[in-house]
Amino acid sequence: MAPLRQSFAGDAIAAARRLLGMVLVHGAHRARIVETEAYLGPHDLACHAAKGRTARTEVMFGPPGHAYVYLVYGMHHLLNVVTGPEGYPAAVLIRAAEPLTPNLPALDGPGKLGRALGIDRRLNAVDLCDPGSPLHLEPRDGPRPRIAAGPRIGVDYAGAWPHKPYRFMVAGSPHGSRPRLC
DNA sequence: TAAGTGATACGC
DNA sequence: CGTATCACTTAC
Repeated sequence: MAPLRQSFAGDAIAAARRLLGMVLVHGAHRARIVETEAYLGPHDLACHAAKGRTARTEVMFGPPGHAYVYLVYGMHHLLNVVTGPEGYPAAVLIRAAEPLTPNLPALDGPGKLGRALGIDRRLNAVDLCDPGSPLHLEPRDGPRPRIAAGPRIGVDYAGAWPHKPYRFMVAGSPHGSRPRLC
């Protein structure tokens, strides 16, 4: 398996950490990922896959390294990277990124990132490991960033799960999302 | 602190 | 069918 896809073939926590520092490319837009959240699988009550295999969650059951894009609150498109072995539904939410191209506003929240980069559900299921995809990832070029962890955001409905430290950030980055709980 | 927005999942 | 809920953001 190609090295980039291999980064996502393990569990969502490992993938969430490896995604930090990678560059997200959509057309002319480029942004460096600085904050991610892991959604571990069917047993994770905060993970959409806990609801079972549905039309929406179908892509999470597919191969790793593909996009899972969905609409929340009727207006925000959120981008996730499918992780885990094929058939095991898990994903990593991209929460914030550092703008690398001119004319990009702050990408300090998953909804703002989706809107600024022009991401919507038409990109659901695209292969993020294929440089030919309109939306794809580039491997991290620099050194491995120092990583900070904290609780996930916006999933208080999921019992004890929200308190687990499955949210990962590039330590000290000024480009993270607003609820800065660390 | 609350509204906005529409897909989704689930109950009937 | 109806309707409750939502991995968020922005304006009061």
